[in-house]
Amino acid sequence: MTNSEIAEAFETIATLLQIEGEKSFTVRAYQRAARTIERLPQDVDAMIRDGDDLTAIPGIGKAISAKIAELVATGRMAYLDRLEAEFPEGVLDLVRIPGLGPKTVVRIWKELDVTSIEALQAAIEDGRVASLPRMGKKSADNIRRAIQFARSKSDRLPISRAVDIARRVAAHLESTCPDISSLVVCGSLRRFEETVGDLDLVCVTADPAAALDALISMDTVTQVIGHGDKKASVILDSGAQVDLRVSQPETLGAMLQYFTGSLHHNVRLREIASALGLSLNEYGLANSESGELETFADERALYARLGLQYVPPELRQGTGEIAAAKNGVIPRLVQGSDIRGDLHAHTDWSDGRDPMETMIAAARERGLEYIAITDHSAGRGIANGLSVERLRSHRAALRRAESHIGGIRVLSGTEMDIRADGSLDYPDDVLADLDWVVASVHSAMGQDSATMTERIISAMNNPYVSAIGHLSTRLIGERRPVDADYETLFRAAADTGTALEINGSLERLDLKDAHASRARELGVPLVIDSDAHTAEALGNLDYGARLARRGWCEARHIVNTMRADDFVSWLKLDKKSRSRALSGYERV
DNA sequence: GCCGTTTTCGGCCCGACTGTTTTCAGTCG
Repeated sequence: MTNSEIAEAFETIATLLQIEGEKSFTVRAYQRAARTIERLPQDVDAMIRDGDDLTAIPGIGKAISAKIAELVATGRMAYLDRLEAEFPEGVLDLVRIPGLGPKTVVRIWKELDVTSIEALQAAIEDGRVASLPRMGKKSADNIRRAIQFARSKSDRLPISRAVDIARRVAAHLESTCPDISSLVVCGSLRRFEETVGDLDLVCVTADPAAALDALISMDTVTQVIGHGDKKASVILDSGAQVDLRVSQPETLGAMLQYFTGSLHHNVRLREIASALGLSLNEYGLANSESGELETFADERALYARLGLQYVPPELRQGTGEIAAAKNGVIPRLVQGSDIRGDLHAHTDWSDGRDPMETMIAAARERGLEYIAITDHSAGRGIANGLSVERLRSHRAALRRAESHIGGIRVLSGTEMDIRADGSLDYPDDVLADLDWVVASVHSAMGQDSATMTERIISAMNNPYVSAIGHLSTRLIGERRPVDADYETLFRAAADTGTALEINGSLERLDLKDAHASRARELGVPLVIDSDAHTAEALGNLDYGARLARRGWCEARHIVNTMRADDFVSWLKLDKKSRSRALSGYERV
């Protein structure tokens, strides 16, 4: 049983308890547990088999731990079965309609006998919904629209699309409203979540009405959900919801904190505030007795006032970062500017757009000290992969380009297929001549877990394979990760000294955050790569760094924060000793 | 249901906006 399936069971419990009118704290406890399990790097299933104590996980106590054990052992959970039996099938669908909460669902169920979306639509059309007390025509219309929207809308936005949309909206607001002095994208995008529910923007402006008007009058707006003095919410033709909140300069710090979240992070923070006799809201800290407000123009000052170390947005996941901040043990996380070399980039020799000279020059312009050009191997026929002969010419061309361009070290590399049977696309004697070998899975992604795990480990066992590229091969929102025993893969990577890539392409972000974190714990050498197919995409290194930050990675965990000389000398080590040698180099 | 450098019991975050109301309940984030 997967973590997602277990998480879904608890999410369902939380929803049903909400409809039942259970205390909000109980509901939240189940929601929190669901979220925690969903994001756990290890399989709960396996942890139980290993006899691990699940109550050691924050947010999981005796009751929920026992329910997980029952679910994993029997495939069922008596509590959930009993709960589901109390409600007609279909109410779960109703409560998922935005704007329709548990209270309203219970009313339309009990008073109108509506227990499905179809019945709800009928009740809206014949006016029964509008005739309920405290409901009216507008409420009914809103529900009708929400149903239509829920049908047309795919789930959350993949981060690649969210980044693009946020950039457009920000550009529109800033060009339309000269009074905007600062505009920050907050919410899950600022935390760098891999998918984004909606876009939360905060701006400082002398003319709030103009900023909010600018948002709702964008030509891509299809619906205005809300429009007040302080905030506005719209839905764009892309299906994305955008919320804009205006702030005064002196409250910006509290606003940014508030709208960056996550929910659980903010709840924990307010608890800490309340223990200090303070009440935290988006304007600042209010004295609980006098009501006097203390404002913060700067986020860091707010955390400091609460006795906490600053928590970088990427860590605000409600998974232990507050305890770390309290103890002052949040490390200096890696950042994009720490990366001194890119170890995965393509040129027009295979499926890249730009010539190698362009890529190398662009890397130098970005301040990189070294770059490995890793065009595809022959197995990627579709990507114009290099035969052994072309690879030889490729190497020679790289040498020429390196000396011609100057100021940057160029490593001759490859991104080589790991074939379905675990064999590699180039023979060892060819690989031995290369500086850097990335091995990746590009085919037969549907293999079962045992086959895939063995396949990747056999690549790691090759002494010339420097790194595994985009380990899971997922494409966010498009392609599922391959089935594999990731824990075993991480241990094998550490044992063999094979680096694992954090691929910074927004479509991939692979390793994902929890995997980066676990690999780091196990001492796996990690590299952050752009996987650039164009010169601009070298900027993916910054995205890779932000993903690594979500996994609590510091510069010392990332191989390509080494200086060029150090990196080359590390590469000369016997592969098996590379993991241990990681800490012996200066960084940053 | 979870949790404890205030607690093993008694807490557990707070405000904007909407719609239907003349003072507020429901939903959302």
